[in-house]
Amino acid sequence: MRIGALAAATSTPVETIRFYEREGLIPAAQRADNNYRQYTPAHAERLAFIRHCRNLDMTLDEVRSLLRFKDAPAEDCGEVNALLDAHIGHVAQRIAELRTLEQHLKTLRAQCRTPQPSNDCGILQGLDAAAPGAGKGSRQRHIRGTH
Amino acid sequence: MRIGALAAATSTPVETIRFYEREGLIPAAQRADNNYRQYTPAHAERLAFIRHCRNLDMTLDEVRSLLRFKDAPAEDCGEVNALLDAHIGHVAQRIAELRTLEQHLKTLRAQCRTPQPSNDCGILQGLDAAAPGAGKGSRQRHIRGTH
DNA sequence: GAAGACCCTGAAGCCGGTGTAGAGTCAAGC
DNA sequence: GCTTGACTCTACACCGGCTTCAGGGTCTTC
Repeated sequence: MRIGALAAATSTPVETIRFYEREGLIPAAQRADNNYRQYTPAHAERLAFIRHCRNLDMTLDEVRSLLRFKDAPAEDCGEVNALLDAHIGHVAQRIAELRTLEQHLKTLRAQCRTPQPSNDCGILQGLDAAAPGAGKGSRQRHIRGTH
Repeated sequence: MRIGALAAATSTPVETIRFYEREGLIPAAQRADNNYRQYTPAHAERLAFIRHCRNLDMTLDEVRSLLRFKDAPAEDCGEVNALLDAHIGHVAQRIAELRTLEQHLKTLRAQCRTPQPSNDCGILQGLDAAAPGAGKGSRQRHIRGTH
């Protein structure tokens, strides 16, 4: 199976497949005489696994860890459980942060009911003053994804 | 006031201030004889405004829009209200996505109660199969921040 | 044999910064 | 006057996780 077929089978852009190969997440495919990559069902399975992990918002490093356990079927999976617990924790924390953020935004929004000259806009004035309680959490970088 | 003092006054890394200047978010500072940037309280105010926006997880493009209204005090602020409403919508949507994600992760986590050989681990098996209902939403890119 | 779909490599671009290298400048202590 | 250390300058590479682009080669179909 060629790269386009694998892409269609796993709903993954072709470029992303090549990217995963470069990153070592999937083994380099064998090449046909014309230098086209040739994939097996094993590749499709592995790629599907990776995509499922990504759908669950895991980082590629987390995926790499899980793949190591898939590749060592005899090893104890305690670390897998721990990784998932940690990931669930990240997601929960991010939800909490976003809820706080939502509250701040709604408070700010209430400062301006109807359109008026910008100079008098309560929202712009509110942004001049410090946001109430914002930055309380010990985050160093700005909130982004779950990581 | 020099860049270090401005950085301390606004809890902003020095490199970030220079980055904002390159990006046109703050006007280029005047230079002293030694080529050091010289800032005024007006700069500090503007930078504080930007930082408050970033604390509320706005993109730099959103901040740029808001700054345009600050710079045109006579203009009607209706767009400011709309921008904030849209942003609140993004945040709410992201929260909803993350809650769904959290449920999927917890379901997956329940597949493996106690450590065992990886081969039998219900989590790794669950990741082989399609995640239940994941990818339902019409997101093209992977979930990241609120944008 | 020509058109269009597919494949290849390598490099740059996206966001919002962060970090580094290598150099200049300044204030304080000896 | 000289050294030390803190501060500043520019220009550039790097982060994740792709995405896009340029400039080709190959395959299938008419």
